[in-house]
Amino acid sequence: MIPKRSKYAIQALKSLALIYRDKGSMSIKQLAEQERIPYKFLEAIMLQLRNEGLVGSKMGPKGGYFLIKHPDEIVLSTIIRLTGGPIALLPCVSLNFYEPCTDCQHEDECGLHAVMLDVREASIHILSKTSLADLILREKKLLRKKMEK
Amino acid sequence: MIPKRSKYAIQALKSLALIYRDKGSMSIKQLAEQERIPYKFLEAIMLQLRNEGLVGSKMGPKGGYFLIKHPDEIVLSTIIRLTGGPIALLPCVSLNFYEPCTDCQHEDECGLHAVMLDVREASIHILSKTSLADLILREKKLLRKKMEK
DNA sequence: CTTATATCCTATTTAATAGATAGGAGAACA
DNA sequence: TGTTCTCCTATCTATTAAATAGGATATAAG
Repeated sequence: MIPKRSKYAIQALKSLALIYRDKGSMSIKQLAEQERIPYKFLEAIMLQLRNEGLVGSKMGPKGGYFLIKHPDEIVLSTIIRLTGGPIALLPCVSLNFYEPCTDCQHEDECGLHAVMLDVREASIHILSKTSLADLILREKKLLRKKMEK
Repeated sequence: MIPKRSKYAIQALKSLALIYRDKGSMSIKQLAEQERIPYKFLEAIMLQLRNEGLVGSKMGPKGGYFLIKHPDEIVLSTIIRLTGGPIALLPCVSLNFYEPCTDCQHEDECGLHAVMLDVREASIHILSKTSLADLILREKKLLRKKMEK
């Protein structure tokens, strides 16, 4: 499971992506209310995303956060990684949270290791090809399908 | 990430699978030493796997645990599920640890939900087609490849 | 130039849970 | 009859996710 932190980050960034082409910005207050995210928690998350270079910010009234990169260029795997979410199912196959097993000696002889590598690759494949723009597009499609019924 | 509990379970069951055709059994002590798993922790795990019907046990001296089903029939997803390991990356797409999001109202309109469903399906696809027998076979292949070098 | 509205930043609290231990009861083999 | 094992319940501990607190700093607007 990825932490809520990662999920909140994705939600907030998706909101910013929606107003990207208008060069719009949103305050934490707006984002928090719209996405139902605890204000102070979101504040910490946005601050980090800013330090990581994903979003820009403007202080003072009428200030807020805005996307720096194009929504096409920000993929889910990046957001998850930056916000501390592990994608792999075991530490020994994690790119960002790697830890060797205390028990098994040779990773390259471990069948479980091999299988879990496959799982990680499959997951990352999906998450690194899905951008914020894709997410928005997908939601539009879902809504359209629902309306047809 | 799946808990160590799940990983330990897989390791122990793999050891039992290796002696399945000889109708062999192993004590917790043997298993714990061989796989470098804390004794008491493994004890709790094996007890659960027995209650779940994956392994059988015999008390007293010369007793121990043994596989009930054929190593072909026990797949990783089953072991992970029984030992409390979540496979999905979000609670709202988890089969066994499902929890609705507090924030988003309509799951069927959520793009992230849809993507995370894809990820889960990809992971489960691999984990539910990989049996203990596959794990062993894979290790043999890995070892063979390594020896060739 | 003052006020209101933002971000910025550090520190702390809380609650849950993974992981591991403890201790002894009950079964079976020699 | 003692030793070796499973069985079972209870508990401890350390880590960490999640959320909160409080104030410093910047800026737009009247």
